[in-house]
Amino acid sequence: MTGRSGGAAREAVAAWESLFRAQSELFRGFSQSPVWHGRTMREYDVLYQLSLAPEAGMRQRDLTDRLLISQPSLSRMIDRMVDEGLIDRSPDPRDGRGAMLCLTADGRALQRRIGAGHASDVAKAMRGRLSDAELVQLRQLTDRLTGADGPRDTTGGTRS
Amino acid sequence: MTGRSGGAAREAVAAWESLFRAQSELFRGFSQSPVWHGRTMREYDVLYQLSLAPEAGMRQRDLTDRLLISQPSLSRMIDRMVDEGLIDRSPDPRDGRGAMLCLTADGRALQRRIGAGHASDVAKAMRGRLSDAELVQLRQLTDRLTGADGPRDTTGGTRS
DNA sequence: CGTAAATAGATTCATTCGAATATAGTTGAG
DNA sequence: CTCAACTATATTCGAATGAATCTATTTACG
Repeated sequence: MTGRSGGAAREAVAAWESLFRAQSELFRGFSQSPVWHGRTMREYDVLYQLSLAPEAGMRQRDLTDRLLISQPSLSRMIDRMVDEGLIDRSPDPRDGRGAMLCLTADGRALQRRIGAGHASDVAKAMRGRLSDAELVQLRQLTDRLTGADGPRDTTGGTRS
Repeated sequence: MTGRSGGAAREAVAAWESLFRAQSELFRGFSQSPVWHGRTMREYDVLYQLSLAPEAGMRQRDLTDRLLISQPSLSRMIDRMVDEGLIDRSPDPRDGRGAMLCLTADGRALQRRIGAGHASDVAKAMRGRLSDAELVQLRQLTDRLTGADGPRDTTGGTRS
């Protein structure tokens, strides 16, 4: 039934399925790499996003928006990472409900170490299968799928 | 040696991040559609793969290979779907350990209904952002990333 | 035949997840 | 100032997850 309405719609579904599969399989491969030092990719995402935050840190709410995981899930994940000494959580002086998060020295070091290893894995996997020109092409296409290339907001200030 | 050394490696990482984000955001959007009738996308994947199986059905082992979820997880998911009357599980006459799976009439009807709605969502999202030619281009690129067109494995860490 | 290795699937277990809800702090109307 | 609506985070709770293991069966080989 997926293709009944027209060839063009079928091509759209085929593209989605291929994209889905590619992401899933690469993700699985990367996850099995030894670079993670016992952390999950989701935890690394937290470290990575915090590494991009300004000096003062980032509010948990903003982090949730960037992260694709649920708010309760992030809350508990932060708990664990604070216990492990990777993240520093302090009350937001401007809003008594809020929490400001920033990386500890350990957290920052871990992010850098994982980031370097992961980047190496990614480069090996992607460049083994696509040329540099094709990588650019791919990025342009997938950027358009998320509106990441829209007229505004190309600088990485992804508010989403 | 990673991340900073060359622009080409950075482009590979940028492409991966863009791909990751595109898949995640589209996935989240599709998940919130009303088309799922209370089922998860993972369950739909099971229905979909079984809809492609030959008349006699499919072995659970083969399904696991196609599905990107763990074997125990699939085993339990099948349990639930058998209880719900969507899947028929019978012993494999050729292998006493094995189970043959096939859709019930209800399961097949559900797959068709969900598939049609989902395809419509996918087509709307994808075709709203990329032209038909670009969709073909995207599919070709992502197919290559999974080796869907030719085996190649330079990563050393990824089996299968 | 008979036993060891391999394989398909089920089960155990600790962990994590998201939805719903609770708690605490803020904001705005009067 | 007070109350109601709103917001940021935490907690509760039931369900689903993967790694490791177990059971049953098949296969390989003497």
